[in-house]
Amino acid sequence: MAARVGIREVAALAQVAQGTVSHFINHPDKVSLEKRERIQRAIDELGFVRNDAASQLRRGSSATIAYMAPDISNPFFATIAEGVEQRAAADGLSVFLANSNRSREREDAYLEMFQAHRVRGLLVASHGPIEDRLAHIRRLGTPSVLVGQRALASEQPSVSVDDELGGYLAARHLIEQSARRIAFVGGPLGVPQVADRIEGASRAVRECPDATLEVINVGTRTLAMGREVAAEIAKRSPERRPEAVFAVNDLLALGLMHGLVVDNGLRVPADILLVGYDDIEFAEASVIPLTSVRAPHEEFGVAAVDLLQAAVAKDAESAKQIVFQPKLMVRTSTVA
Amino acid sequence: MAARVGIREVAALAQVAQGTVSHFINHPDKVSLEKRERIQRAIDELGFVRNDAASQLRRGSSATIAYMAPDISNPFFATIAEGVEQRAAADGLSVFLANSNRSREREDAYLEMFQAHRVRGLLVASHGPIEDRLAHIRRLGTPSVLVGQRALASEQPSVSVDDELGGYLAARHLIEQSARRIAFVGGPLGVPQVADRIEGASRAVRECPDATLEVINVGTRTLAMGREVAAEIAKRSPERRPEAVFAVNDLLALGLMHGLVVDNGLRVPADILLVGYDDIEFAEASVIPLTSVRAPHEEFGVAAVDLLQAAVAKDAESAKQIVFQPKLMVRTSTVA
DNA sequence: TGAACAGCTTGACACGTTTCATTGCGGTGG
DNA sequence: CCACCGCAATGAAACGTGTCAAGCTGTTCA
Repeated sequence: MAARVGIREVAALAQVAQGTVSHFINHPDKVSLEKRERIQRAIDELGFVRNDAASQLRRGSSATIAYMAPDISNPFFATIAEGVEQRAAADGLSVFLANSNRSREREDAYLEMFQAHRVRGLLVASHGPIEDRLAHIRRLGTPSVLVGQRALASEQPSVSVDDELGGYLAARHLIEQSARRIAFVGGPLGVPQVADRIEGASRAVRECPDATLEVINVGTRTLAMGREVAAEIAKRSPERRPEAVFAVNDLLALGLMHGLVVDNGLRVPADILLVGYDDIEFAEASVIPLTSVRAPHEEFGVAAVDLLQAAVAKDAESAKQIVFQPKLMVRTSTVA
Repeated sequence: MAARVGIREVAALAQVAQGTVSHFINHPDKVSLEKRERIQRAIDELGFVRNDAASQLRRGSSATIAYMAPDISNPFFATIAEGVEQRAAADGLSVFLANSNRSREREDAYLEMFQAHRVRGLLVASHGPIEDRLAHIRRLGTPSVLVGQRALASEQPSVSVDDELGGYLAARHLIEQSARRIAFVGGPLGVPQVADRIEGASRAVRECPDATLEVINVGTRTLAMGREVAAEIAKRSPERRPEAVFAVNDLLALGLMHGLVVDNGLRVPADILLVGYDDIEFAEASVIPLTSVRAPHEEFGVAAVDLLQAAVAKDAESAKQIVFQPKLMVRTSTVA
């Protein structure tokens, strides 16, 4: 309401210099008790709230970092966001959360905006290649941590999971459960995470002479898409139908499960084994608990923030790439 | 990297006045083609990114709104966030997403921060009473829209669902399915949304003389809590066990389902009927599809942004309170 | 031919804060 | 009694941009 109230209005009302008010806000211990009280009273009375823009302009940097995810409604990314936020809060940082909605355009817009905001640094989860853009931004002065895929450039910090190993574990497990016709559902193949998981699954399949891996390429990785693919699979004759399905993430896997069991009357795991990836909370909570490759989401966020802090501090010195080891959580969906 | 580059460095390199560069950025049509090219080249060469702080300081307001949710990893809020973001993007606004993690402390910190940022307005989803704080902030010049609960004050815009009706629909449906001992699982009772749903359920129960409503009060509304409550319910002797459970949200409901069916070998709906609330995507996608009270999440975000825009424009004139009508989505979990 | 005019361009100032050199003041030690 | 010191407080400069009144150039109209 009322004409915008700034530090000088407060100073006038409290009968002190504006410099003193600024001190009160930023270094309260440097101000005498008497003036502290006067200033506090003036602030309350005027409803003063410091103008971040001016503050930031003057001091040159902001106590904010950004976390951009491709799809915040995927619990996998939401969980990471929570970890990021908690760690950042502990370090006195605020988090600018952004949802690129898998759109490259939106990604670019947000990246631009974060730079303009002069954030301390960026945490970026993305499908698709983004490293060169991050490199460019880093050269301009904003460090970043790539989340979810391992950086190729050694100067680029990243936090990721060994997706090749994850794919291997999943496929080997299916083979051990005596599945031979295995299908991988996921895509697009250009996404590094997807390619790595297929790579790992292929390795497991190669180890078993009579096992085969069919790749069913899909554009999106959602519940709805899982149902679609399930319908297609269910239509096949039993001998052409895969004995086991490895989905590139849990959303797809849960969609597949629903499609197979509810829409098409097949049984999991009796008719088809099913493995997911990410181990989101809903995987375990499913009525048919879903076997899934677990990445430690919670630690992801923490590690990413720490890495970013290091990058900010050491100024592009030893950029580290943390690679977590995935773990297979075996549950009902693959235990016949 | 390099010394921070501002509008004047660009101007120097392009051999124009800084005012012209500013024009180029904000009103490109006012600048001659020749200089436009020179300036663009200089910007590219220097890697100039405009300083948002300075810009915002000068123009006085920012093209940013904020959306704060209590729990971003609940798909209900994540979906709303997506709607908000898309609508905001269409209006040329950026969204500051924040996750208060159900902590009042964090809520306050974020609200303070948003004010300091001079955001256009706030979209606030919260459990617990927050209206007086919003009123205070509104008086200081930042409008807001309450999301998910209906505002009491007529000056406070809000977007919500008729929770009393939702509760009524859920309970009446259970009664129609010939359940008599009904349990409501949710809490805390101080949360308006929770209280309203109980209120509605009570009304339905009162309409049927031999129906009873037991309230099982829980502090959190998560999958894990649902499993806990399920264990407790399963332990009871069959005649003391509720015939139907109405959970205050889908997370709880899905946790209950898992707990009852997987952990304790009961059957849904054969042994116990189960209704949830919010109709998140996972409700329908469950292997036993969950009956749920549907609130139109997608429209929520859109409506909230529109309302906020109106509040910004008309300056506290006719604040509207939109109340959506809930719809019961009947699925397997209540059809014996 | 001169004046009015339109379209670009210019440079200075203002935005609200932080910072820094400086001043004022009371106390302490020589 | 003087010199010195530390602590508070002060006021002005600076951060990088947007805006605005004024200047400049070339064009149109009377």
